[in-house]
Amino acid sequence: MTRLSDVARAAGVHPGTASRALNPDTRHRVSAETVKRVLVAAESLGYQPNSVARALRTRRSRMVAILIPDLTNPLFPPIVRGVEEALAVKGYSALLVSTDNDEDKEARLFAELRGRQCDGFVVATARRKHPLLARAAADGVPMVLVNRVLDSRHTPSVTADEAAGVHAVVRHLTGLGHRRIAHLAGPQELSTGLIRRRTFLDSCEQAGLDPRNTPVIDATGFSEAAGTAAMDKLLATYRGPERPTAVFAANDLLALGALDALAAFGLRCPEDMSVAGFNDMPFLTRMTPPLTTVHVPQQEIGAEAARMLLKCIDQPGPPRSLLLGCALVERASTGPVPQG
Amino acid sequence: MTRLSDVARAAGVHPGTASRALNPDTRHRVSAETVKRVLVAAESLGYQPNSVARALRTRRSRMVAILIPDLTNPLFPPIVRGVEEALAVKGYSALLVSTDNDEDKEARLFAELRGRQCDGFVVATARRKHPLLARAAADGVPMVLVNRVLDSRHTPSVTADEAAGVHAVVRHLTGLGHRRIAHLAGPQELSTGLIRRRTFLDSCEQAGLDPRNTPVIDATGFSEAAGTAAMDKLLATYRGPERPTAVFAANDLLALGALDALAAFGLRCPEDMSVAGFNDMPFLTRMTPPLTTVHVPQQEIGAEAARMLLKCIDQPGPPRSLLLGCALVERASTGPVPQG
DNA sequence: GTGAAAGCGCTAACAT
DNA sequence: ATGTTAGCGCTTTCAC
Repeated sequence: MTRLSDVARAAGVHPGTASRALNPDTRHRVSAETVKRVLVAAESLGYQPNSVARALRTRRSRMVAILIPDLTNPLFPPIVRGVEEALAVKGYSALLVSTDNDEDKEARLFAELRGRQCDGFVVATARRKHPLLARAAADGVPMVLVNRVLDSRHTPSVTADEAAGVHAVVRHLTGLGHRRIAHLAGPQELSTGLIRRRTFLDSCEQAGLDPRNTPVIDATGFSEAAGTAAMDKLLATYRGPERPTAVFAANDLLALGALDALAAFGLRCPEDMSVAGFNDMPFLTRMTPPLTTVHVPQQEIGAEAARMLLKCIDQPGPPRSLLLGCALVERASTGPVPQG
Repeated sequence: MTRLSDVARAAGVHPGTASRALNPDTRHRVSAETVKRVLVAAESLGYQPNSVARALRTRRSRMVAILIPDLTNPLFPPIVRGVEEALAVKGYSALLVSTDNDEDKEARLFAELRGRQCDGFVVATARRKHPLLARAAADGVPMVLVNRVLDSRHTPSVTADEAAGVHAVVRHLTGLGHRRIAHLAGPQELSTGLIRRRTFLDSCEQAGLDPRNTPVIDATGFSEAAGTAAMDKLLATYRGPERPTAVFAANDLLALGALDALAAFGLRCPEDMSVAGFNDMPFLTRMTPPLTTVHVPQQEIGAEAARMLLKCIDQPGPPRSLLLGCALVERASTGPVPQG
């Protein structure tokens, strides 16, 4: 690899001068003519600065780590894409890491990434209680949470306006005449699971529904299998006229799993029961039935998180939380209350 | 951050000794007792080696870059996941980059990543002619291609055994009685597009089909929109008894788009026309109709590519190509030839 | 088995 | 405006 000293020699200047000429921020300290000579030399030698040496010297790696639970969950690719794009604009690179929600793995990887001198972290793996993250945040590690937040709201975050989304779902369902609406709740150790559940109950109450008619079933995870199990339980518990006519699942995967349980039970969606999800994961329009859900601008969340993080890195300030709007997407899995 | 010299001081040894004690490969050159003292000191100080300094000194960053066209294409997340996991096992980290098939962007990012001293590249963006990659490979940059390969087969690669997959599809369709089978071909500048097309034609010929009855329509990309357009063209071109009774789309996205065109044309799948895809992207079972396709072990491809790359980095050798088996997945989008 | 010292390639403070 | 110098934190060759 050609080094800075090679460029300097070719341009007939000292390496220090070449460095200044190459760096746009210090270029003004070098005569226009020298700058040109250095630039030409660098170009003709195909000089590519060694980021490792630069990082060692400046203590800035211009790398940001992205922590996600699992890239094969369709929720995350758009976020990563958004982060990566926003980073690239500023000359930063993205180190991607999947943690599988495994605490040990997460701790190991986090330490490793700190050792790699990552300038900051975009974190999609937060649990409400998260000693590792809380500690790192307290230590001043630049960090922005996406989607999920900590109970102690002292860490910058970018999330969807989930409350608004849940409200919209409940309004939609009550508008269709539903008075018995169940919620398949996500893991309560995640802020998303908690907020959606709480907002669901609040919204139902505001809509004048009897709390006894808005049961909540806890799913064991944000997965299709958990959705099926939760719906099975719902159908086993509430029979006959007690059976809810609509279900709000805490996310799309739960909703898809719930649809399976419904079908296995011999019930049709939406004729016998309406089902709504959350997130608007890809390809939902192609499913049977196309799922009513809340669109969350995942890519934008990722991009905003990256921008916020770079700002934190450059000039630490008080933590900010950004809430991005989300919108109900009405499809065919929700419909009017069954008659009779 | 605590440095090696801190650990050395705490253990009462010279930094050089601490370094040897910490490194498993050189540990045997240090007395067992000293090793223990250093390890204890490192542990109690929470020492995390500075990978940047190490990389500068050893000229090994232990980072690998992954180049993909677009993470939001459901094909790629499993690959990335596989790569990342296999890398993590060996203490390597993954830098992820999306190129959007934009040559300039790709060249810029590639140069940037080389500047970051990435030890190697897993490349999912190869076109058949690819000066940038050919050049880099010739320069000895460690690199493994996934899914797509170069025309000059001099670069290591891990791909699905596409020919076998295409054969299986054609056999499946002819077994169902189809004698008029069309192919919606992918971009011919990609090896996948070319191989699938060629193998399709070969297989049909081997099956004794009249070449006039196995038309090929070129799609402009591997996308749903391109699939719709290609199917529109097919339906406009071959009418009445000339209309194929089955279509093999070069990938699942094309097939999904084709289904839309079919529906818009008032034709049912599979009653009026069978449709098969390729790749077995996620959630295909939930679509209407569930798509018959060829399963490609994307995550395994990623993992094998990463392992192959690490081997190349450690001990360069002649390029190897690994072909992973893929399997037909029969679902409901293919059926017997319509009667009459 | 351990210490000393050099140097990876770069930037930034200081000197001219 | 440019040259000089030191040093980021580590590994590794060379002494002892």
